[in-house]
Amino acid sequence: MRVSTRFSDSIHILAFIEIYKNIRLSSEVIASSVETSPVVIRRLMGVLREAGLIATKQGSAEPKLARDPKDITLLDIYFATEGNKPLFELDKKTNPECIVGGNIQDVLGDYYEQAKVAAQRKLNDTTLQDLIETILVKQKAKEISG
Amino acid sequence: MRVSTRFSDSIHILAFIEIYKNIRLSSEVIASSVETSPVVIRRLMGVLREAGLIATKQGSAEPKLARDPKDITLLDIYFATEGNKPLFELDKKTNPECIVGGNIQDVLGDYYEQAKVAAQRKLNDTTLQDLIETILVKQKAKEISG
DNA sequence: TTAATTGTAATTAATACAGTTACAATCAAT
DNA sequence: ATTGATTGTAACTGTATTAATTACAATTAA
Repeated sequence: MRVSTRFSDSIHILAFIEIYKNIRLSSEVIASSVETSPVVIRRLMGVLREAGLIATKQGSAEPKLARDPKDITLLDIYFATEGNKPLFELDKKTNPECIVGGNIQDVLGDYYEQAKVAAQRKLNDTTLQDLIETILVKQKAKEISG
Repeated sequence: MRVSTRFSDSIHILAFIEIYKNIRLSSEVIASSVETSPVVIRRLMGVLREAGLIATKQGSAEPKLARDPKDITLLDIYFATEGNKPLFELDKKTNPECIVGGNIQDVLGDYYEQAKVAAQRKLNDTTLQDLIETILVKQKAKEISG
């Protein structure tokens, strides 16, 4: 299928809301930075609101972060948008009568879980604040060299 | 889309070939353990052959591991079947005129890479031999309790 | 020589996703 | 209070990825 950019786009939205907190933040404005449609932005923001990451008000273009950016990690955003789904897919339909088919799902599931948690720990190491500061540094670097 | 089970099925195939190396290993037999069609098995085996993990001979139902199972890790199989693709997808189309849109791809790409490598290191910790031995232990445990 | 098998291409059906359209509910400014 | 802008949400569409299927030439082994 088409690959999901929900996670990346949601991070984008949250960083945008924080960096541009002093201007008017309609879904239209945010959409122009993400380069998608305002409906897609509103849909993602609904998910972020349900996850307790932002606060919005219907009819008013004033979304706000619901928590300090130091207290939001990339893992929080990942769970909000993708849930705790497997990172590597098991084949759930294998022959239970066979030694391999009857045991591989349990065994592989354990290994996959360990790899998933390792990745999630890394995501949990980075806060929205870290990301924003890094973006601002990269921008300054661009401005002096360009 | 439908989720890919190539990685899991390929691991299954390799474990099956090793455990049942003394019987006739047609794609039909392997398919009955994976519960899929022989064509799917042959297609996956073609990929594993190209990656240097198995040796096959056209017309002959005798696939063999090309390396010692101690020298094949889950990561080797992952790279063979999925390649070194991103584990988390960037949105590659963001507004370069915006501070966020113009920098987030680079910054997020770095964080994603770190998380991906963390997961890959875990996959690289497990060999096909480990997997096979764990499957055989689980099977024995089943047999004594059932 | 022949039956079985591999290797591979082409096609199909299912599924997940962003994007789009449409519109009711709500807000903010007057 | 009225009005124009905005959010929230549902329904639908187009696209891309995948396993499964069909078909068949090439190869093997008895």
